Amino acid sequence: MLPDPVNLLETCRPVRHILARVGDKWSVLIVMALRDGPRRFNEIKRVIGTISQRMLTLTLKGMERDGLVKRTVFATKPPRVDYELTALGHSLCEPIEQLGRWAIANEAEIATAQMIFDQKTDEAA
Amino acid sequence: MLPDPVNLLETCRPVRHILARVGDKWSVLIVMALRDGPRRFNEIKRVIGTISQRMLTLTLKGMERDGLVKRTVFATKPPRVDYELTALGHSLCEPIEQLGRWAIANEAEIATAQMIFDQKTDEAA
DNA sequence: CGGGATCCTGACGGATACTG
DNA sequence: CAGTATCCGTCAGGATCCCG
Repeated sequence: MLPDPVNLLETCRPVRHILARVGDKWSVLIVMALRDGPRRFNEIKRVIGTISQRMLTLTLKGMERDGLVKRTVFATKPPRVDYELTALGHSLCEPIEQLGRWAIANEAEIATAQMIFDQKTDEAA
Repeated sequence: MLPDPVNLLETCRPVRHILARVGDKWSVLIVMALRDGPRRFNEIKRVIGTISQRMLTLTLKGMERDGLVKRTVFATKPPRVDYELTALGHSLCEPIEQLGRWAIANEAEIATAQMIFDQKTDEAA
């Protein structure tokens, strides 16, 4: 018997949301950058290096909205804003790192599969 | 000491690739649809329900290129094409399901965080 | 049945300039 | 320093039509 379409979509809904969050271009890098403690805005930007100011702001805001990141403003001069992972954010590290280990372990096999696939595609043309 | 930007980006490269693959709109649903064995093209389409023909073709091709899915053509009339997870594709199920369990376990907490965040945002305006 | 080709739209994301 | 505002190009992804 086939799975019910509604159930499949419904069961996967939270999974798809968190995957959309974590599967975007920058979230994982930010999580890694905040792994070892709080960091300031430009500090994160420097660590990642290639992220634009805009996307850092947007991604941090999204992660804050999802409760993964906590933002703390210090009313100093010049202003200072710290970002850190919440308990929820830290707990996300584990499944992400497991996926990371899978990715690294199978990186070569994937690359090989891609080469073979591309070669077949080429010789068909 | 801060992590080296180059190392951070380089270490995360395979992780980001597989997250981009698995974090797209449909890959996870396809993996789940193929969990219990091979399925035909329109069978997958029916199970997922809301996916367009185009995106199903594209996503399946991408997953085939990455070595996650195997495509088998039967020269019958009408033609029949089966898709199934490869060993690599099946092995991906474990980390995905772990992430899935995390997502489901923390779904409520995330929703609450979003509500609070949106409420604060609203009252600021 | 299982696609390929094409058109169209909105969302993602980079660059730049400005502000408190 | 830590953003916000704006402009703009690219591309994911839906709808539609066609073909072996």
